[in-house]
Amino acid sequence: MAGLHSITIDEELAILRRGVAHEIPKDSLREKLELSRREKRPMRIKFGVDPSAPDLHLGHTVPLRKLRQFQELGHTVIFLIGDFTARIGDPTGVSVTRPQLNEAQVKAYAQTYLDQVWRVLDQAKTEVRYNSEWAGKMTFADVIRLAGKYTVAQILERDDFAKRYGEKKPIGVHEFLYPLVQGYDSVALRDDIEMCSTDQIFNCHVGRVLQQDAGMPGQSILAMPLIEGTDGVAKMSKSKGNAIGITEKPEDMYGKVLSLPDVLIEKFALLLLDEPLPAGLTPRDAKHALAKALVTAYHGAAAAEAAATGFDKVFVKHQVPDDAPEFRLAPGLVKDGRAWVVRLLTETGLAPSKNEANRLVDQRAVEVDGTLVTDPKSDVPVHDGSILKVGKRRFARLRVPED
RNA sequence: GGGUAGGUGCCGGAGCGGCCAAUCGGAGCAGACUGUAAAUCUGCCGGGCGUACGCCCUACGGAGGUUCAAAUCCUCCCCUGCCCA
Repeated sequence: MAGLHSITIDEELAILRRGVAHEIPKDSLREKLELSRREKRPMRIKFGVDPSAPDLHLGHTVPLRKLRQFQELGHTVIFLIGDFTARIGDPTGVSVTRPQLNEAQVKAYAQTYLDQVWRVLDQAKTEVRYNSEWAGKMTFADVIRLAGKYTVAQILERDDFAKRYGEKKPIGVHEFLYPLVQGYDSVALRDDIEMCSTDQIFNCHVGRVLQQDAGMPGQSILAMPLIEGTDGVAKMSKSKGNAIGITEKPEDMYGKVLSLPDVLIEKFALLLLDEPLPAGLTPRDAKHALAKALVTAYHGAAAAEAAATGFDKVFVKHQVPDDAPEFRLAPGLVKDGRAWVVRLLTETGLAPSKNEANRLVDQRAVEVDGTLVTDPKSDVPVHDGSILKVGKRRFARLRVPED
């Protein structure tokens, strides 16, 4: 793509501002770009993460994709891993104090995080830093001095602190320090721009203020919107179970995208795709196009095509997918070509317990080779290659060993 | 240290001697419907027993105790919030 300065500032701005929720201060991005050209150096864009969410999902990719665009325009991304701050515990958006992590855990998380980040970012144009580099060296006197830069009232402006304070929920003093430590990262890194999600703006503000206090220009803040999860309501997060992970299997990713409410199609396309979806598509077609584009981005076009076909087969035509997982049955389970359904279900793992297996059969959810099983007590005919089906989308291809 | 409110199933949260494997909501699973794994409606939702509207085992912070019978009462212990010091 375009190298540094090969396009006009307005063109560059148009690309970089697409999908951005907040640019703080207003129009500061233009100033930064002008500065960059004047000084003939790439901008430094800081992005900090808490290394405690090992499975990246589409929500994480929103700011990452924006960073990628900066890289393609020739700028430098500083990917900051908050290994030090992770051991304090970031209170953002949670109503209870997060557990503090030990060093080994943090390190492992950080590595898992990075392994996935390179699916979006260009590793060659990324500077990976850890804030323990400087935060770990601060003396107690340094910390006190840093704490003196802010007042309790200023800190309490942050919504979640104000809320917890109002509700008389506990707030650790160390948590008050978190925004300051994170803000100090910006001083240490001397970045021009900080990228974040809208829920992190407060921390970025602190960074900007601290930079200015240290005689720097003060970073520009770009906040990306948060996206909703598959329930269409809550923000996407693994713990809410509504996330679409970027390492998920193509067919799962495809199906989950299709389960999104229609109203989110446009937003997802804006924040997760480079190009807008073609105009005039029906919601159904638009969502399929979105699903295909996203699966393509993480698994390639062939996998996306297969996922689309598989989805149609299983959910529209109610057929058996080509890749139904196989299960080798224990010898002796099948007698005279028959086996007890309940046993089959628990053996294959399609039901976690026999009670559950019984319930599934009672609920008319179990089929063997296309025949509904209605009695939990029955022995059903099975042969090598038989298909056991539970519900709409759980299958097992049975392998019956020769006697 | 003192006072006070609590610790219940995946989560939230009822129950406060038998009718409690435990109301209800959420999550999850299943059925119907649908372009969809969405929405909606309905059902299920600790485990085991191969033939059961039946039996058994675990379960309401932990350990004992009272009672024919305890998540529910008593004793001690552990943990948490809030208030006071």
